[in-house]
Amino acid sequence: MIAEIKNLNQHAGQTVTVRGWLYQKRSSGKVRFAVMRDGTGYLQGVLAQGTGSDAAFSVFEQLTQESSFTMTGIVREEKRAPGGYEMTVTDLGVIQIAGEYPITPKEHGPSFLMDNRHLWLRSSRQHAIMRVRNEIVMAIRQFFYDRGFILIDTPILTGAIGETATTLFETEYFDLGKAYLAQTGQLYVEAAAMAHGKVYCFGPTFRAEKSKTRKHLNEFWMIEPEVAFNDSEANMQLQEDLICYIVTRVLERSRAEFTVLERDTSKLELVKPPFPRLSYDDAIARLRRAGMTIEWGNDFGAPDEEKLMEEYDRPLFVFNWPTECKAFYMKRDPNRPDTVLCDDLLAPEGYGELVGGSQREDDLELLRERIREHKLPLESYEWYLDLRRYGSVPHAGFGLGLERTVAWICGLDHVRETIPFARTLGRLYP
RNA sequence: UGGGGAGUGGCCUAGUGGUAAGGCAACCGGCUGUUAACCGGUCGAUCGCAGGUUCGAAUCCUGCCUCCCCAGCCA
Repeated sequence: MIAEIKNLNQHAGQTVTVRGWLYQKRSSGKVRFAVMRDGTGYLQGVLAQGTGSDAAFSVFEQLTQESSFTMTGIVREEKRAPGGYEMTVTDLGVIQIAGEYPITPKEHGPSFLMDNRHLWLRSSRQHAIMRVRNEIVMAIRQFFYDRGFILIDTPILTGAIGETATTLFETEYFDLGKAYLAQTGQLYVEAAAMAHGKVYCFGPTFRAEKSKTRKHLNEFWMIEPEVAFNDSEANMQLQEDLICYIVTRVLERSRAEFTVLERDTSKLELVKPPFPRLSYDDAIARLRRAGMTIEWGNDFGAPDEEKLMEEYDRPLFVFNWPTECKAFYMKRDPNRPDTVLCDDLLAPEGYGELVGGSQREDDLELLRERIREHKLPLESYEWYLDLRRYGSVPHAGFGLGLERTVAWICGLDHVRETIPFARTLGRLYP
């Protein structure tokens, strides 16, 4: 019978076959140990004189690190084994003998590991990160599904649209001139919200910025909900609910991975509602009192962000930012026209901005004015303006960066490990 | 793009003017309970590239390349 390692507790005392890759082998005189990984777990097979066939001994000698093989034997409970079970091996079968494997159990530098990313994914730590990422993605989809949101897939190839024109990847699009890889699905999801009420998109986004920091990728995945009739207040509530749902769910389901990652989960246990909220005005006052030199009207620098978060052990909302440093589609606060109804959600432990959200400008004339102020081509936005011509309603939404969320939850020091194949400045391989 | 740091066998590190050292991996041998096993042995480097200083350069100087960290941009 074929079995997966994670299910071996159901096969104690039985003879089964597992299939996988050689993680490590050792021998002590006549007793041989082969540790297999099959993607679901690790299993040590014990090969001893009298229990294993001669053929099995000969296969054992051939096996190299990461060789693929099958292992047949009796599953045995074993207190000394990390997974609680061990196998008394009767037979081994070669699938392929691996050449000398570049990644050894010792330390390696980041560029070597990224060059070997296709193999690095097999390492226990990377394996754990991808499992947490999967769990986070599933939590997000479940959260929105349960709340009646409709998934809307927005285009990746777009015309001249988005926030600014300088950060887009370009390509030729038949006879229609330039196309750009989407840096957000937001404008499209606004259209869909007028059809379905509550929608979200979840896809890759592309930014051609030459940023080289632990928080930036040139290709990353973003979750962008958009809700008709929501104001900025309801928008923040939705963000808080989503983050709490994700954290609760990974704490329930990713314990084993957090152990591998040595993540201090007590930090995550603190992530409970309500999240603290600070207006931009108050945040500036607080930063200046703390000795920072920031002026009203400026965006926060990384040091400002860190300073501000020193006092918080859970995510912090900073809301209602100056109009001048935010995007054209954000709605102005009627009581404070120099600010817009928006928020940034900052993660604790120095992970920076997880979410950027806002209530959208729903007035046709004001929106048109702002497009002009930002020197954007009006004709490209006609369809977007139509949303304000035909039954415009207040609405709000936000963008959650998946990789930053994974980095924070896993406690990683760089987002490049949160995505299977990171696209960063100077990295297109593998 | 700016500031800082680093390039030494397949990998990780030591060596800062006198002719390259250790660990891991690989290979050979030993051990009937190993688990980053251990013990003995073997293999393997024109020290990022190009020039210069010097009797002599991995080491000092100049230029270039690459990578890492920090900043800006943002999610």
